[in-house]
Amino acid sequence: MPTKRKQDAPQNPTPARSLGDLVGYHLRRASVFDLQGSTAALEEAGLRPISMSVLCNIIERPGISAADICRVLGMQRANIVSVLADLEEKGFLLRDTDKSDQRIQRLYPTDGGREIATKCLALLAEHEEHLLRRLDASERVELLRLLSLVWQPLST
Amino acid sequence: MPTKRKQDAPQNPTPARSLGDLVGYHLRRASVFDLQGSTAALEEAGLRPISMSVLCNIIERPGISAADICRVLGMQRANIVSVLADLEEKGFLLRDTDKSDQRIQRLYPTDGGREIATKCLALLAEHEEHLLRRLDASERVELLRLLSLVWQPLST
DNA sequence: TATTGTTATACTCTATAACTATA
DNA sequence: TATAGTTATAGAGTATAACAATA
Repeated sequence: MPTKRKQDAPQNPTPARSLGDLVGYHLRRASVFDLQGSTAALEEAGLRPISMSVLCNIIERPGISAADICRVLGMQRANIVSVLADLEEKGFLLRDTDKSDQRIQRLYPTDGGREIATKCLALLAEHEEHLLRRLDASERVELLRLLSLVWQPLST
Repeated sequence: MPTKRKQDAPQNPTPARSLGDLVGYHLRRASVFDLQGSTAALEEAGLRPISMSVLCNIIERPGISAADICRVLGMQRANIVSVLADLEEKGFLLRDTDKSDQRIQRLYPTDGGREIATKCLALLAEHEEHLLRRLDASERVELLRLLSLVWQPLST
């Protein structure tokens, strides 16, 4: 017995007739638009979007390892090194080698790190207000829900 | 009299409490997920997502110039050169210098170009079926609508 | 003076391979 | 052997500046 989809999504997907019919096209355009605005918004705080994401992870889960952040954010271990070095140099995080497994550096936010993160979230909220300017409150919630359904590997 | 939004979007945007509250975060994750799948899907046809987008523009508006494609897709004129060279080398497009303005090369699809584009749209439809596997038909339509509202500069 | 197509160049983001130290 | 952090490096994608030809 074949698994049933939520509603009958076409078994044989209907080929799009043009670029604009593809969700992926609009996804990319919207994401680029967002990234430009996010980058500009965070410039005032001296952070890049990726640094901000990494810092948020450290604040939300103090003691998290670099490898775990990479798994959460879907990035390569090699590419987080310079991000962490930058955040450390700016005094936004501390490293503490795990006592029982010396391969692992546990990462903790400093007070300054928490402050800058709060400021960045406010800057990003301002940017998102612009990003979502044509969507009402319920549409914003719905967009977030649909997007998370697209990429999140949760629930099977 | 201040312009009114669709519904009262907060005048003072509420800062998100974490990364996951930001639409931009989910936008980026979903877009990366899509791009990986699109790239893999098009690999079979020997095209990259950007080449496919450019070719679609030529098919949808035969005679379009490179500069116009760049304006439509939001890319730099410098960066379309190698894409067009590749498409031309593969026999998917023809260039014809405009008679009344010799700066402009009008671009036309070949039959082979139209064939490969049709094949690519089918491959992408298959990929999108996976991308949107957790969304029903009406949710897919709604996602596309909301995304286009985010990035499209249309209608003021 | 402005635009088209083009070259050269640099910078960011991402991906892979290999190393070391630990386990 | 497997994992964590790291280095080096290569590949995309994207950005700017400058040029010749044309308008």
